[in-house]
Amino acid sequence: MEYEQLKLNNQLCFRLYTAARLTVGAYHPYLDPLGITYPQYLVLLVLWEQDKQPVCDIAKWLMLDTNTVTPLLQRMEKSGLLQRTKGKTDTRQRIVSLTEKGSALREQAKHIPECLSASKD
Amino acid sequence: MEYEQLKLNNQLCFRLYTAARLTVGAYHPYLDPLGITYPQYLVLLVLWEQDKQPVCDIAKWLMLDTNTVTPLLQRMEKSGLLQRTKGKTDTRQRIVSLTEKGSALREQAKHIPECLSASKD
DNA sequence: TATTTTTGCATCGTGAACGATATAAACCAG
DNA sequence: CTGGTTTATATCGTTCACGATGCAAAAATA
Repeated sequence: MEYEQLKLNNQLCFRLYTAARLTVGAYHPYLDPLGITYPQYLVLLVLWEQDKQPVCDIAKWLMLDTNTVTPLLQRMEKSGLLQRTKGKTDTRQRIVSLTEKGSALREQAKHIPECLSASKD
Repeated sequence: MEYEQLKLNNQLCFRLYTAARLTVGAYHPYLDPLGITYPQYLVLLVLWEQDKQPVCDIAKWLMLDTNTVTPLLQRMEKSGLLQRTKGKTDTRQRIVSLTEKGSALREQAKHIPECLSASKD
């Protein structure tokens, strides 16, 4: 009884942590064919809504730090989804813009949300 | 309107993913002094409830696979929190048991849940 | 203008997650 | 008992998440 609050399933955080992992996992069947990971999908969501943003803005949307986002963008650049160009007004910034390939994925991704909300079990 | 469902904040999964990250992050001030990470804390929760379990049982509790749990346990063994001994009835199994150090942490961790539920902002 | 501070991005190291694969022990069907 | 299958664990490679640190450009302040 003294340690009741230390039981695993009494912990909201564990449930949250597990739910998030499993939910992200549920995207796999839809993201694998597109050749992207879930965090990469999130970056695309941001850029599809508004293209040509500096790294810090993308990080703000995703609530991540640049030390997570920078390597993520580098991998996406390597796989041809986006480009990172030096900012003109502020040369410290790197402006991230979608390539043709990155833009085109939007059409294929369009139905993913409803697929997931429809998936039972 | 056509792509409304692709907006970041319309996506439950993103909110879940972010909430989980931030919530895990909220444990840092309490786990850092104990020298453990959040997943390691989860392993301890399991072992504090029931000591001496095979790897697969711990994995089941945490809803993780052994390829995640094994390295986690190896790191915890290296830092002296637990031991992994060969199973006697089934020699494939590795029975995980707490060390003195691992058991002792329970007392220090006892107040973490209420600390977190009390933390504002 | 010169100096300090802040900001934007990058790099490094560590610890997770997880798919794929490997290996040995246990189990099971013939 | 034998051969095929399942089970328990481990290893490897890749991608994240994130603390710490570095650096150069911009902004603020003296």
